[in-house]
Amino acid sequence: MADTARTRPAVPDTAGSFPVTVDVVALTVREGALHALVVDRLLEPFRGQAALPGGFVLPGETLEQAAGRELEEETGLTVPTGATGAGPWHLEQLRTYGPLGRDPRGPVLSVTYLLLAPAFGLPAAGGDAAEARWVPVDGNAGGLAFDHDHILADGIERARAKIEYSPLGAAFCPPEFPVAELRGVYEAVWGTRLDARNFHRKATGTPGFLEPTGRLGGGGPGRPAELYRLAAGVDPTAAVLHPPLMRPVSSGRAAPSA
Amino acid sequence: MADTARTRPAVPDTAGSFPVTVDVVALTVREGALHALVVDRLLEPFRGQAALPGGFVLPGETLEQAAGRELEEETGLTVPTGATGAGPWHLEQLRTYGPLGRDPRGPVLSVTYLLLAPAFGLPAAGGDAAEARWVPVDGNAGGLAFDHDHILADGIERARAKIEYSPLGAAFCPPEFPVAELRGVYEAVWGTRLDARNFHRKATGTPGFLEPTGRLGGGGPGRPAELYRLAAGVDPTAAVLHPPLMRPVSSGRAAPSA
DNA sequence: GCAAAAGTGTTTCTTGTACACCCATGA
DNA sequence: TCATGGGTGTACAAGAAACACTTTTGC
Repeated sequence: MADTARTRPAVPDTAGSFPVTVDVVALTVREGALHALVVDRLLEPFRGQAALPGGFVLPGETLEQAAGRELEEETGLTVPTGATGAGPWHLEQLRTYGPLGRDPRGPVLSVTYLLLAPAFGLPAAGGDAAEARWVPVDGNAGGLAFDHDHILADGIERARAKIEYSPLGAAFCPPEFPVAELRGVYEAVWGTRLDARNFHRKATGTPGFLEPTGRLGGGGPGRPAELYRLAAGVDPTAAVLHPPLMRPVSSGRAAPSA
Repeated sequence: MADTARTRPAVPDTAGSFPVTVDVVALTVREGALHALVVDRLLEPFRGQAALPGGFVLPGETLEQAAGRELEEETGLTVPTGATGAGPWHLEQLRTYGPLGRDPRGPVLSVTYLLLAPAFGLPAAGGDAAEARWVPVDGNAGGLAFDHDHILADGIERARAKIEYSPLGAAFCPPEFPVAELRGVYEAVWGTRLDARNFHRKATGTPGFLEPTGRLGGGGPGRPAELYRLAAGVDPTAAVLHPPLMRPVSSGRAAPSA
C-alpha cells in the first residue's frame, strides 16, 4: 500500500473506482396530468432512445451541482443549487443504482435526484443539446434507456408518498396559486379525484402549509379564488401535515422496488 | 473522445472516477433503548476513533454485497444479501453522501444503508477485525469519524418515520415475539411512552401486520403473552398501516437534513 | 338570470385517546 | 392473596367523508 505521506493517508489500492452519473426524475403537472422530463440521446449507448436527463459527475463537482448542470444543459433552465426550499423548485436525492448490470459501458454508479417543478417551457430541439420534452406518465410510459423506467417509477412513487405529509405539492405550483390548482396537483400525482370542499378546508386549515396573499386570481368562470403561497420559513421536507392528507385506498400505493 | 469500438462505447474521459464506500447504520433495541453499531478504526484517517461499519466497494461487487461483506467482517454475522424481507433483518439504502469535503483522502462517495435488526451479540475485540460495539443513541451520541454523526442522525430519522406506516418495527424483534416487545421497540425508537392497551388493539387489528402463532411466551411475571410473527408474504417496505401508527406530536420529528 | 367555480356549514361515521375493568400467571 | 403484566370494553373527542348551501364572478 503506497503511503504517499503520513499526514495524507491514501485510499487502499484494492478499492474500486467508479464513474458516477447523476440522473434526474423531473416531474411537473401540465393540463391535469403528471409529466416527466425526458431527453433523446444523441450518443451511444441507446442513441436515439429516450432517457432521463443526466450525465457524468465531473471532478470537483458536488452531486447537486452535477444535477443542476445537467438540467441546465438539457433544458436551459437554471436550478439554484442547494435549492431545497428556495423558490417553488424542489430537488432532493432519490437513491443510488448500480454499479453492476445497468450500463453497457461497464460498472457505473447512478445517483438519482427528484425534481418537482411548476410547468415550464422547454427550448426547441437543435443546438448542441438533445431535445428535452415532457411525457405524460399515465402508468405505461416505458421504453427509456438503461434502467431509467425503474428509476422513473421509483421517483413517481416517492412524489406520491411525499405530498401526503409534506407541503411539497406546492413545489408543482407557481409562487402564488389558488387552492384549486394545488388540488389539481394532488389529483394528477395520485390519479384520483378529491372533494374540492374538504380539500380546501384541510389545505387552508393546516398550520405551516399555505399562507394567504390577499390577492385574488381572476380569469376563468366562477368566483375568483384567493391566492395562496407556501408558508414562509417552513422546511418543505418537514412533515407539517398532521394528520397527513392521505390518498384514497384505491390509489396506487405500490412500494418502491427494493 | 476515444471510441474503443463501435459496439462497446466508452465512458467519456472527462468523467470523474470515484472511490466508493458503503457505510451502514445498524440499529437495534436493547434494554429498552435504541442502539447503533460502531467500530473503532484501526487505520488512518481517524484511527482509534469510532465510526460506522463500512468500507470500500470492491470491483465486481454490488452495493448490497459490499454492505453485507463489511458487516460480516466487522461483526461476524451474515446478512443474507438482497435480504429485504428475508428473516427478521431489514437492509435498505439510506442515501449517498459526497464526494467532496468528507474524507481527508480525497473525493470519496459514500452510499449508506440502514440495517434494522434484533439484538445480537458481537464477537469479542481482537483478531483481525476492529472491535464492534453497540452504543445507545440517546440524542447525544456524537463524536464519530468522517460525517458519520450526520449519517447516523439521518438513519435514525428514517427508522423513526418508517415504522409509522410500515411493519418494519418487527425487524427489531426475533421471529416470534409478544406484542409488548414490539411496543417496546416503538417506544425506544420514538423515545416516547405508548398506551399498552391501545397499541395492542392497533397492532393486532391492522391487516397484514401481525399473525398469531398460537404459542404463548411464558417467563416473567403476569399473564403469559401470545406470540406473534410478522404476517407472511407482506412486503416489509409496503405501507400496510392505514391509517399509520403515528408518533405523538411531542416526539422528535425533525426532517432529515438536506 | 344562469352557469360555474369558490368557499362555509352541517351531519355522520371512523378512529384515536384515555381509562375502567377482567384474565392469567408467579410468588 | 397480591403483584404484575396481558388483553377487552367503553366513553369521549378529533378528524374524515359526504353533501347542502351560500358567495361571487362571467356571459
